[in-house]
Amino acid sequence: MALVLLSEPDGSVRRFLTGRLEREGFEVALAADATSPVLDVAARDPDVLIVALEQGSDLEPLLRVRQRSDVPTIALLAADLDLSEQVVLDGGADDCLRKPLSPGELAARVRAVLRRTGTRRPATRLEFPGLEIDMAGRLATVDGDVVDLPQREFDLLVFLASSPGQVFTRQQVLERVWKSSDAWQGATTVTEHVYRLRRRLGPGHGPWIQTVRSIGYRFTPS
Amino acid sequence: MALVLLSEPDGSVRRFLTGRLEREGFEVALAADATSPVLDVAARDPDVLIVALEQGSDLEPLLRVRQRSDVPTIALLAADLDLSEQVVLDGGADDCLRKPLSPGELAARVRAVLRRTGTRRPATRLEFPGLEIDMAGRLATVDGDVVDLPQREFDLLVFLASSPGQVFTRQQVLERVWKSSDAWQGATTVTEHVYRLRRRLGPGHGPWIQTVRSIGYRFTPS
DNA sequence: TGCGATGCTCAACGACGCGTCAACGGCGAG
DNA sequence: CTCGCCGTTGACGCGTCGTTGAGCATCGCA
Repeated sequence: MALVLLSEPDGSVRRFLTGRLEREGFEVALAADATSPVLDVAARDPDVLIVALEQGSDLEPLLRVRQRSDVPTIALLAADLDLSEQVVLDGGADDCLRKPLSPGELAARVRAVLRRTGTRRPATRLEFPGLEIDMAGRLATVDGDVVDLPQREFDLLVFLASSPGQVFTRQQVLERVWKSSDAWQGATTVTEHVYRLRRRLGPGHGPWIQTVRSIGYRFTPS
Repeated sequence: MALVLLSEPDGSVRRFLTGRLEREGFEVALAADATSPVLDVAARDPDVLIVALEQGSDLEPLLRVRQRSDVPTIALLAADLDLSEQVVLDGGADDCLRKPLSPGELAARVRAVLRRTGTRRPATRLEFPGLEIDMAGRLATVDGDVVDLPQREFDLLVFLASSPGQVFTRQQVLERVWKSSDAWQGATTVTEHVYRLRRRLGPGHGPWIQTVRSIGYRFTPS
């Protein structure tokens, strides 16, 4: 179940929201320091952060969290807070509610945020005309035929196919697929793997992986 | 530039929102049938859908959209709509606002949703009537036909198209595209590349690159 | 109208990058 | 223990791109 980190200084509101969220099936953790939840985010790694913005506070806690992680964040705006919803949202919040709160709506907004970020994280399947990639099963199917790829080639395909149309240099590929920050690996390694990957995918309906000369490679759906 | 599909039956509200959203930098498309935007979603493939729920309507349009695509959706709730925010959100909406609307907040919520879902459309994109330049994909499309350009020609095009109407001398082009501080390169090299670039772009709707005699070159949108 | 300068077009050459093949080492399976 | 697959690297050939120079067309000016 999803973990919600709640940063709310007012004790009664905190208990009120905690009870409701737990009854809706969330696991709730409380931020130790309500004014600066950034440390708690790092420590507990929640799925969503709810942070209350009090009268007089600024966007600083929000910005701090945004800088150091990309935990989806819902802001609770005090009734007399002089920041507008627009400002808070543009400050990095994924959603915000003005107090007084409807706890049911808050829970629904948590679910809505989780639906987006949660279904994105296990982007477990990529589909293109003539090519499907099952990241959970680590296998690809070309025109219905299953081809199982070695790890490196599969990772390479997933990386390229995750951003269709994007051109990546060999260095970028090395950093993100090989995870070798300093290119101890030769860049020609990438060339070779692309070669093998292309051969294994076969000359099916399109050279999905195109080379951009003196730059790198690009995946295109068709 | 993100594409927003707006489904709002009331004409005045529609104009009001369209104007504001366009002023905020969004491209706005209007749903042909305000009660059932599902067909428009399939046809136009927007980055975000804004759908108005009127008094008496149910969640049906929302559910239909959710079933057939995963376009992020923001619902606008009529003031007298008897559905709660909670119900609408749990019905699949990513966000919702109760009328009367704050157009600035709506725009901010669109940005917030796009921030989460829309890493797919790179901002590195130049668009002109009949000519689009995808800097991330390193390819240009002329009247819908993709032309992939060699390294130098693409860089040259991007450089010129980044400052439409500006005239650049060949020296300036050499310094900024070729990165050769002291022009070891001959200036005629630029001439040649402009020639090839023009030829590759074809005689499409306009000589985008014009020569300014005894000065240099200039890019104009049309 | 003629002359000079500037830019366009074409051809050719050199260099670089990529595809391809081959070989080697490591690791796990049989 | 041995065999085979996978990951990695080096070498080589070919295609493409970048660059330059020369000839021709065009423009501006007298």
